[in-house]
Amino acid sequence: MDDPFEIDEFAASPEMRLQDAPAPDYLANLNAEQREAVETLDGPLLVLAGAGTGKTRVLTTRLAHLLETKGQTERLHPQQILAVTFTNRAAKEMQERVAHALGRPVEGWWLGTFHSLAARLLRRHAELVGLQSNFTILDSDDQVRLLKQIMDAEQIDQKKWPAKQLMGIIQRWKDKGLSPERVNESVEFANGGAKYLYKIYQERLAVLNAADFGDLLLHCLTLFQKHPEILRRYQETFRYVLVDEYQDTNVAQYLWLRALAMVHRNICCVGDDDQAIYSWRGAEVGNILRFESDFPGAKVVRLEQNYRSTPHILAAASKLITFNDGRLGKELWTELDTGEKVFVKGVWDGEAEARLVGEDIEALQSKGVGASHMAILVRAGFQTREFEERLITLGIPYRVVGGPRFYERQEIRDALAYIRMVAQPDDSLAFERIVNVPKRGVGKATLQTLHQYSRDQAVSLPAAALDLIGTEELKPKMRQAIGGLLGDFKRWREMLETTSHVAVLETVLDESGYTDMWRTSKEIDAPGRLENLKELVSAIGEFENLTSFLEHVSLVMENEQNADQEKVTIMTLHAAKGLEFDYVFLPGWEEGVFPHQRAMDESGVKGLEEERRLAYVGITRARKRATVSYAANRRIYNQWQSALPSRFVDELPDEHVERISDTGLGNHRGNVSPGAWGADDWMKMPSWADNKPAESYNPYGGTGERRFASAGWQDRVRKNVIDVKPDGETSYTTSSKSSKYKVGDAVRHRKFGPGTVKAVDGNKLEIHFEGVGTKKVVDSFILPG
DNA sequence: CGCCCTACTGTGTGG
DNA sequence: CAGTAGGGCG
Repeated sequence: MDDPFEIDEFAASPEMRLQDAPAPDYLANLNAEQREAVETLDGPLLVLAGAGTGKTRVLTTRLAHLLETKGQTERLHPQQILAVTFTNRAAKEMQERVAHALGRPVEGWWLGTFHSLAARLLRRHAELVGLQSNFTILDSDDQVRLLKQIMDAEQIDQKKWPAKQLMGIIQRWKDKGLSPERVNESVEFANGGAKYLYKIYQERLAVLNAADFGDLLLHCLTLFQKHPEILRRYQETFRYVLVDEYQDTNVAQYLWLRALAMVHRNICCVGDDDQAIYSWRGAEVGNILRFESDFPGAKVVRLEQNYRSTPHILAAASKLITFNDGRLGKELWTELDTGEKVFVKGVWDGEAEARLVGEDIEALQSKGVGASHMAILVRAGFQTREFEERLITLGIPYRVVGGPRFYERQEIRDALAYIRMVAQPDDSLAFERIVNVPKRGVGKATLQTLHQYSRDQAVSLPAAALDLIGTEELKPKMRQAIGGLLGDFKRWREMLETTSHVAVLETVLDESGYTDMWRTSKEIDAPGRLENLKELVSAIGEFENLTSFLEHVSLVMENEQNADQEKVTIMTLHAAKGLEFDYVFLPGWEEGVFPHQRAMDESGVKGLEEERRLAYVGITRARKRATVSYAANRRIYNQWQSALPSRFVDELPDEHVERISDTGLGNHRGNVSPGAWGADDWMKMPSWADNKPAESYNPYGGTGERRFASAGWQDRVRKNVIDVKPDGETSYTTSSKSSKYKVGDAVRHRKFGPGTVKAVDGNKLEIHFEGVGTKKVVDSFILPG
């Protein structure tokens, strides 16, 4: 493999110029020193900014200036920059803006989300943490399915302890940078069950050559810890580190960043403590508060001039957020004209609310406002439905961000499972998904036998299948069906060596009978599914290899609808972070919904304050008008429930708000359902207060020399994911245990009864059973006589 | 083994 | 009201 640290001789084009520096007025209220710091400072820099003050523009400005100034004077190469954003969309936007500012495209730098950057890094060194470079990245569905299988085997009652919820606990441990061993050391409370499952789960992932989202960072941390020389080289490589939305980094991300930034210490973080809305997935506002002690001598720049919202909107949001304690505190100001007050509207029920929003949108459209300038921001995903229905009725085009995705459709997931099996032979979850699709007569009983063997031998499901088809544990029909399928996969893998992956995918879908399955299907949407499959085939062509395509799907892929069309955006408040719209609708401001009951049940005042920050984020998305609304009645599970207006409604200052109520109702206390989770001790989340993995983990070393070899990096940066090595012979991770039985031993089999061992071949035995005859069976299904 | 019918449960935010 | 897990039957 090529040396990942190699960087080509840098050839800067002398005519490179900042064409149109991104919005310089975003830095206008800084003094010359601060401004210079933002643009070119060497050394730690923290930009504290409020909502709508142009945080991200600042990062973009800095990037553009670094590339131009340092690029020429100090031969700073794009590949020596690590820039972390919160979403892939933000990364894309930054890429485009910098390209625009410099008047040329910039490529090769490490720009993306934590997950995508960590995955890129990890692929290069996967062997060192017990994975192969073509490891699968599991989505949350697969994570839960895997845990369910483990719990089935361990005979844990999943009614009492749902796998989904346990998965949440494990993920939060990962967010805190805690591997199974570290959980054992540092989590003191009685949660032995979850700890035990975490350990088994992690062992199983290694067998399957798979990583979940949390692993991408966690394995990096392990790598840095065990291989300081590798960490050192990355520390030397990354001369500048830039981080957006720093208030929402979790412990694992913090450790990752700190480790990488520690040599050059040119780390620039941008954040706003009032917009910390991800503590539920392990984010620590403490990271931003600790910045100055982590990086002594750090320069701090404050941005307080708001360039986005009208004074009324800004004042309403600012007042609301003052109800939180323990803020860093800031005074936002604006030079914009007064504008409209924030509207607060009370309505009778959810339907009336949707109607109201629909009418407002129509009124705006008739005044010539484009639909793309309007957004409906909801607290929870399911709330989008009533608005979608209303907008469909009115014929208003809309798009739901984070809604059902192309890659979540059944036919696409099936096809992806086939690709996964080709790319990574040990992918048990993919194997399980497609082993009987189209129907091959493989049912529960067969699958159970495979599962048992794969657990006992600690091999993947397909490897187990490969072993068992050589024995008589399975019925002849099954042996043929599964054997045929495994043979097909072997052939398809070999085909990759000589054929393009696009052609291979087409072959796979054809020869497996998958396309035929839909072609002959009588379902109404079968033709549409075939269309989708065609789309998938064309999408894969844009990627270097199967692994990079699969990584793109699991980490980057967004629903790319024709963005050029004018559409109203519907999305959750969380997804709206960092965005802005002229007109923003904020429905569902009712106690129990927003603030959400469970946030308060689980985290008390802290939970409430996070909900309030979410409300703050919501209001400050608006440039020209924010419309808050609440309904007095709502139908939940076909049951009518009445609700009180959110306390946040009361906390908005009268002088900046125009209150309109349809009904004057909504003041009788409703029985807002609390949603009873986790009363059981076993399930309780640990208290993290005393748990400080950050302090005890010290992954960074000293400084070192810089050394850069020269080679064609341009070719390499695009394919940062390693090619799949099609290798039918050695591709399965198999266990080569030998049997504890020897010829002549008296043994017993579940199905065949008592018998005598006649021959031994590894863990495969030939046994003569009385009245049954001689059978080939596997060691692990045999009991001593 | 696979299909169909019934009973139950769910919906908090994301990569 | 959905969607699905699990049981029973062909």
